[in-house]
Amino acid sequence: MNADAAALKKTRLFGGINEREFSELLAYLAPRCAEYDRGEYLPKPETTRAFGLVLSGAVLLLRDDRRGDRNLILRASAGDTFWESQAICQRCADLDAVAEEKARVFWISAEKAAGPHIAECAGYCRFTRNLLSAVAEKELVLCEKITHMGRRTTRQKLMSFLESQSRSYGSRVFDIPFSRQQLADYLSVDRSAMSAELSALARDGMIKYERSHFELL
Amino acid sequence: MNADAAALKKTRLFGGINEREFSELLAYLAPRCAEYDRGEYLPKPETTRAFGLVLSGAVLLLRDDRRGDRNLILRASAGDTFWESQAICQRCADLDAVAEEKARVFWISAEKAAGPHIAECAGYCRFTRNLLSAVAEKELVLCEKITHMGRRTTRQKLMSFLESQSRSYGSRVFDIPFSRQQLADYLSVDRSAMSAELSALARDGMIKYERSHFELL
DNA sequence: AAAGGTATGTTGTATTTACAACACGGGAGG
DNA sequence: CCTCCCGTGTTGTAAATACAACATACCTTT
Repeated sequence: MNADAAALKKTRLFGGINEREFSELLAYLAPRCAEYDRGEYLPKPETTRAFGLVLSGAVLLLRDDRRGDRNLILRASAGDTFWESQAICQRCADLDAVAEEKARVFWISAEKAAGPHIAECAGYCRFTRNLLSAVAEKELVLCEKITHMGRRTTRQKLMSFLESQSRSYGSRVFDIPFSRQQLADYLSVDRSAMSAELSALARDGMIKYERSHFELL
Repeated sequence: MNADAAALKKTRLFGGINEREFSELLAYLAPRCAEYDRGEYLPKPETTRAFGLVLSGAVLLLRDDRRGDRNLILRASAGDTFWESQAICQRCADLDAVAEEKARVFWISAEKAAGPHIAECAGYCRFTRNLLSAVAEKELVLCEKITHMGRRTTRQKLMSFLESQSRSYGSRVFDIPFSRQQLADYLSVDRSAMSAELSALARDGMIKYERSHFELL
């Protein structure tokens, strides 16, 4: 638990909170910890409205449809929360969470974290702001995905994504955090068609790439 | 201002807050009010990080690309907030806001609403939770849009949207809140192609519709 | 009632995509 | 070293879409 607590303290959710407040918050929230193997679907909290906080590893939020097409919504890496909006609104968004690699997850009750009684804890004020900031940040991430998905052609979707990556890295050379299949799922296009379009973009002198390493020309 | 205050009190953001707390909050937040005509683009707050709260009318959040294609993200109706995530994160999502009809908007400083000093107001605790809940709710709305957009064909996108509308109305008969062009922009497809697909759905006995009135068969 | 504007439906064609099947190469493990 | 597996690139074809142009219905205004 000591290693967990240390990891917990470094997350954005618990940022700017001192030792005493941290202990008090932790005692109140009493999160339970669980570990999941690569590829494992995380159990959806039924009765208790809980959200996840990734301590280590990574969790993919996605939605599979009946035909086998997968829509990759976002990746929650160490320090990120997930399922928090469903938990806070008590309304199901029906997103699946899958461990991308071996992942350690803290489950935090939304009733506690976003309920009125949290106010009885020291440091709750900063904690609540952190939570708000995390949810807001996630909304921006979703908006970005929507921007890419909203483009009409695969080429436009790819360029929108690549330019966005380039911007966030502050360089025209960068690595993307997705495999080809993941990127295709993220942009909601066919993988092989996307691969072909990547080739076409390189042939047209728009980009250079090898594996996950890209350069905008 | 009296009418505005009354409208303000009815919004979700100020729900569950009593008269005295309301006055104190309002005095602290000191929102400024503005009115916009149908079709008017709302000015983006540059220096002051502010978000909008719609008092009356409706505001469309969208993104136009160079080619003239419009991506309709969501509609903020009376009582809804918008641009709050950008304001909270102090990071621009570059979404445009357009008055769908004559709209009255309160501009609230995010530094005040989500900053530490809000804690000096009575009722801030409930207010903060309301704000958190509003942002979380919006994330779910975006997830829903992503679900529809993520489907591969126009037919699937339409059915995903219509089934979602049917669920939220609790009936297989319902009205949709979009014009054809708006719906096409929302689903990121071509309007005329979408119209054709609606006809095909009706021909195939999947749906009946007239104007905005739909029935799932 | 007439007229003009807007929203919606229709159709044909060029473009783009999905889909399927396969080729290729690198890495892991025996 | 060999083999298997997985990720990636390629290609051809059928299907779906965007696009443009036009037809029709509806609403508003005069």
